[in-house]
Amino acid sequence: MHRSPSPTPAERILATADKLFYTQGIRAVGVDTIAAEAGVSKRTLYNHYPSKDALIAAYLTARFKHIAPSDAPAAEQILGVFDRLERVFGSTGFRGCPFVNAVAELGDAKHAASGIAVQFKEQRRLWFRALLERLQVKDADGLATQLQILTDGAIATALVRGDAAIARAARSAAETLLGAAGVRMEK
Amino acid sequence: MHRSPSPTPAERILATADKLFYTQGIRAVGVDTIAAEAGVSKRTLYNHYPSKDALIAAYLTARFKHIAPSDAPAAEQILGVFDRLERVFGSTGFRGCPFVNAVAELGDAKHAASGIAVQFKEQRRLWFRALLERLQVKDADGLATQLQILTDGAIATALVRGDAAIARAARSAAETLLGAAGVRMEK
DNA sequence: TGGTGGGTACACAGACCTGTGTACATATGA
DNA sequence: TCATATGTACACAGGTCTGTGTACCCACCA
Repeated sequence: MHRSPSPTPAERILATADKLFYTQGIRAVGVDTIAAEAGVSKRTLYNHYPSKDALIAAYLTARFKHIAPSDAPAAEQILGVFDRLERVFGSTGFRGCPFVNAVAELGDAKHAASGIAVQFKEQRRLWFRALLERLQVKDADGLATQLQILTDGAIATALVRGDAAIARAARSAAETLLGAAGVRMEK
Repeated sequence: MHRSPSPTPAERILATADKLFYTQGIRAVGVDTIAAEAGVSKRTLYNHYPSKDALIAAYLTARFKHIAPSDAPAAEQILGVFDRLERVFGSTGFRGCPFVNAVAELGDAKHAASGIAVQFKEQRRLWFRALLERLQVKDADGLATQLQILTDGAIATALVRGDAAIARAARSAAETLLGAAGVRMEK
């Protein structure tokens, strides 16, 4: 079973890295800070993660959550993304998309972070596409890309403006795109 | 008159900071590097910009270009944004939106960069809105926000995927939104 | 001729960075 | 009982960071 009461050192390190990397930026946080905050010696940190880059990669990989399949109506699932986004935007500590931020901050295209970010975005796009195919829209692939653009745009805009209502505007745009593609929404 | 052949030290510093901050990230570039690359002593840099934060603010302010008004048809101007984006995405050295990147990287909401970024995004949104009002769409304000979301989403997605064609998908989504708002595009 | 403003060169303080080396403690299992 | 694994504590190397202090240089102008 999972032992939630006493996380292992590796788990505490990763959880702390996640919190600090995400809220303060990857370059802004040193490994000393992570080790101290995780209640772990720096030596232990380096025993689990051989370099800061490896820890960064682990941080992004751990954020790479797989999406639980659902039996809810496809259109509802798609629009539900934006409702969830609105809650995330309103929560304290929202700092944009960790993958986009990592790519922007690290710059280097051959850093492992870039590959992980691409995979993550593609996974979301394919999730959209599968639902759209179930709805039998004509250009499921293209529309999936457009929905993906809407979500990333909402995230970036909400980050800069600090306004959770952006998610509703994005949701409304998604409804328009779905409607134009022939999807009928049950009210 | 403008003297383009011999830029002043302040201009060279700003141009170098722009290049390095944008392509490598703000935190990734030190003032020593900027001074050296600009062919200027560090003392001179600090005489013109009292701190790195001031130089960051100047960098973003200089990126804050005002949009030249145009007499072209409004719908054409709006969609033209995405055509220009496609060229930008394809150009070497494209690294996303400098304002979004700065906010993501700096984290601190009370940094001057945050305010500048908000102003910039709002300026673009108002530019969209003015054109939409000229087209007499019903909810110009809401649609302007949606177009803004589309552009930022295209930028973020193009950054991660490195694919300039994203701009076409965003343009197509913009066309759908405009069409649904009653705007007729001349073909 | 002499002063002044703007530039250079260069050392330096003090902090922080990643990553390693070393010695010691503790628990677990053979 | 003893070996091994895993952790801690702590110093340290070597580099980079922002920002300052100091001395000099030189063009321009009164």
